Amino acid sequence: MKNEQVAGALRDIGFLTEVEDGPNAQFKSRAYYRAADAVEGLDEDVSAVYEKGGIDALLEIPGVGKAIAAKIEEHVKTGKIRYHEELRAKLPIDTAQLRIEGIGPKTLKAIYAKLKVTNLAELEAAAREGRLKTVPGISAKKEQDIIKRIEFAKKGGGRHIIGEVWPMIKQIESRLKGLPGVADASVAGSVRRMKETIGDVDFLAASSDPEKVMDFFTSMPEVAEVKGRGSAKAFVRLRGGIDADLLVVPENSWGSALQYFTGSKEHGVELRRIAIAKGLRLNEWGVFEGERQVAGRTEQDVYRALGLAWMPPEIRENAGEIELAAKGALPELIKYGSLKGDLQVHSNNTDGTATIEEMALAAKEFGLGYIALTDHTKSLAMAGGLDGEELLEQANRIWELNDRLEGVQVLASAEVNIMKDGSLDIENNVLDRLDIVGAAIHSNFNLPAEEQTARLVHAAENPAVDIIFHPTGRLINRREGYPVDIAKLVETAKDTGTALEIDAHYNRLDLKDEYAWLAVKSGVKLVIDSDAHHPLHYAFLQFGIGQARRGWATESDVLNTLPADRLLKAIK
DNA sequence: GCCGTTTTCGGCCCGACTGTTTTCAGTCG
Repeated sequence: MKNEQVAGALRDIGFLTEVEDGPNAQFKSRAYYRAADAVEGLDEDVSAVYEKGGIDALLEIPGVGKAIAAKIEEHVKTGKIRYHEELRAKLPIDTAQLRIEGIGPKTLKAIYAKLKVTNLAELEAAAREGRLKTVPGISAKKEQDIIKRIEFAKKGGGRHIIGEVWPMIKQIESRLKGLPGVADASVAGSVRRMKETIGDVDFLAASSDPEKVMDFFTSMPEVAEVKGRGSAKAFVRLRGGIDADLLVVPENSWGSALQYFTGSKEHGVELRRIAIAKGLRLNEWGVFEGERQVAGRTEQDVYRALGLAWMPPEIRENAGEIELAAKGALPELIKYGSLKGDLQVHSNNTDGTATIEEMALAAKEFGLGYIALTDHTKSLAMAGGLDGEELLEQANRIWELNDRLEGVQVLASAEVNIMKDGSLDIENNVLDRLDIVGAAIHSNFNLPAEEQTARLVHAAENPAVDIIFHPTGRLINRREGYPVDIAKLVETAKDTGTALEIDAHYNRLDLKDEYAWLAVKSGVKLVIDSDAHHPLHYAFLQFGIGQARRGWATESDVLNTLPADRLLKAIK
């Protein structure tokens, strides 16, 4: 897809025009940012859009007018935009690298004008040598602050994986809820939207005594540093290096504040536009007609005042949800807790930590009616993978176990290895005797996309394979995942009736949200599995459901919302 | 630079917090 490159160039232009003089510079800049977002969010490749419909088709993209359409055309044809090059000649800074918190375009321009700083290394050197404070508007204190921020950014101050910070966040949330004088409290932001990674954590509380709540918040044991505090907001850095904000509002602003603090930014911007069109004003304190608050107590009230149905946080990305909410045509997303079984579970026969029976009983305890026992197969020697004979022996033991188990059933299954050529490391005559079969790639990650895709397609075409597990192989923040033409895989899954997995382990979340969306849109069935290697791992399922919701999946899109008997009929 | 339930011109999301050039610009979410 060329979309990311085009969007990147447009966003860079947005950044570089933000510092231009003239009364309209900021609006021009904003127009480029908007167009960049729109191009990035396209379902289709922007170059394909152009090839098919020319400039007119580009003009159909919201936020793209004549001038930007011409620049997109230029990028599609030549790979660059002259206007972009001109701006870069004037201010040749590495904008991607110099996105340091607290330093915006204006400051960067001033720094460049005085010190000719163009990248992060030069910025750090200038700060450490004390030259930065010679730039107008930068004090010695700010210079020290910038050094700290660069250090933070360098030691992976990036985004945190949701599952890793979840327990601490939920604990803080629950403490805030229980605080005397607090009517309600909630985590908001990207955590509430169930994004796979979290930049910072936003907490919200409703109270008539904000000072007391902020005192509590800033003195929690998890707080490493208090970064700021006003009359309604406090900013802290938690131990482990994650930033957290707290906003305290009165009860009659709870809904509007929750909406505002949940985001996404783009969703909020669109809502405020709608408010203006209706002669209203929307902010964190409520919906206002003149000075009069007309909504704000609940999120439902806020959306209703704008003529919209309430939207689940997971889909608040301004990606079409607002238009559907205006028509009352939102899909009913799959609910948390609606899974009846888990189709990827490991035992200590390979790399799990508990017996099959222990995993089954833990599943029952968790509220599941069945699990598929999917131990690894022989070519994954590292995990002590099973061969065909061992798999069948295990299957027999599972079926015997089922006679003793009450209220939970174990399906004999396997996580079969997909070999380099797309074949499997277990014969079909063995796999055909199992209840259900998942297949996955665990080797040869660096094949070219075409070969990798062909490999997955071949596996999906195998009649014995019911599910492709963790289809892209990524590990969030650690490994990209192998290159795969996901559209092609989705198409094959559709044609062959193969299900695609959302592996709910928070390190994987694979399929990720946008790929899940593509699968749902194409009518491909999903399954959501914990990939449990321990009885406590069933708790991961909520993160998988979160991704599925972000992909607009309904209950009928996800096979393991069915009871076992119906599931086994529904697979291929 | 974009765009139209007020509009083809004149608007463009909104408020909190920080630091400081002490009245507001810059930045953030």
